[in-house]
Amino acid sequence: MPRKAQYNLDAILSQAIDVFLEHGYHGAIMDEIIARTEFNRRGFYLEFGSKQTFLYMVLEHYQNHHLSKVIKHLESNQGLESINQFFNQYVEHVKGKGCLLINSITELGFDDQKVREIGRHYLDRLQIDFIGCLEKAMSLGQIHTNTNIESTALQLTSYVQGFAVNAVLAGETDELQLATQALLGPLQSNNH
Amino acid sequence: MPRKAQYNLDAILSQAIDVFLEHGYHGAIMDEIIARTEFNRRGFYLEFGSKQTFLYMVLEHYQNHHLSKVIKHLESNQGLESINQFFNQYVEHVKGKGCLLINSITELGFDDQKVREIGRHYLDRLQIDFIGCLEKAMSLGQIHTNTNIESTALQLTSYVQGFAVNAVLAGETDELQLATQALLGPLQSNNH
DNA sequence: TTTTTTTTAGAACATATATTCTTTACAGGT
DNA sequence: ACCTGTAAAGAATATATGTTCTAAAAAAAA
Repeated sequence: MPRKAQYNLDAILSQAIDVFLEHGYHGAIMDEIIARTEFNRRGFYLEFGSKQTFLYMVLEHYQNHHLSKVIKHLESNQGLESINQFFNQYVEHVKGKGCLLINSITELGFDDQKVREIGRHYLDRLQIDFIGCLEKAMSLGQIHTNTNIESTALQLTSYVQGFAVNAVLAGETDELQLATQALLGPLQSNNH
Repeated sequence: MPRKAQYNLDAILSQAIDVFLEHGYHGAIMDEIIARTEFNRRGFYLEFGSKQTFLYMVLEHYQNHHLSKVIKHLESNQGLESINQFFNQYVEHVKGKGCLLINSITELGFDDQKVREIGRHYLDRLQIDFIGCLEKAMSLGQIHTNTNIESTALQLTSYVQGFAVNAVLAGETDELQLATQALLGPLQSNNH
């Protein structure tokens, strides 16, 4: 009977994330992808067909296994506390690396419709999750009743992207952590 | 006497911006850069030496001749009105294209120190200009005296990056314009 | 007009890179 | 222990791409 594949698909997809984060899509060459994943060329093309479809799989995996862990805070629906936890973990997640989704949007969004779709979906999800948290926060009296929830959610979504870009530049995490507090502090109703 | 060069350097740098915006740095191939600029290969390498140093020149040009026109609103120091004008023009500037600086940071920031420097410089400038506007706005009584200027400037800087990313995805400009109003409205003191 | 010098246009080159192919090694059933 | 079929490693291939080179054209001065 045939030998069984030794590689673990999830592990490979996770390893590839770092390669794409470091060099971008076009900058990440197959030689490095192969070398830094527990993979071999033949298996790669049997499994994925091309570098492009591989990227799509990596992006899906990135959302489902990495970003989800961070976003789940927003979906636990504990109001303002959830938002705080999300940002703390997000800063940790992107520090020194950035966000693969944001990077893919800015590098490939113009040419690659699929990347555009994935990106739109991700930003929509963020926006909706923030709205959920803010509604909960309002019902808990954590934020002013006259807060415009939709536009606040939009602000928060923008922060997330701002962090993703800044994280590439800022080696230090402190700066981003301070920024988080500066951004979220004013939301709380006792600050008004 | 020798013939004079026919190409206009500024025009070429401006034309190249679009190519890099559409395909990113590695995705923009020399053939297209040559074809879409009033240029020829020999002149290109005589003038710039390499694609990489060409990018640096394009980034400088992008800042000095394109972004500056938008940022100058912030440097005219009219308080809140300047911020409004800036965002309106910025949205117009990035719509459907994104921002070359942000794109370069996310694609090349990890590998290219010079791009990192240029990016940091740009974000610092934004932050400082916002602080200037906010201080003026406070002295004019346009915003609450207990507004934390530094953290508000940080928020605005984040918005800018959020817009740059969104602009790649959003074909419509309306969405971004509405977002601007949603973001800036709450700043005004009469909304508190 | 002729000469001179440089630009243009694009062919040529060398390297890089995605993809395919070949060979060797190995797991598992008989 | 011996096949057998698949995986692993990496050589080979074809194409893409950044850079250089060549020959023709064109502008300016004599």
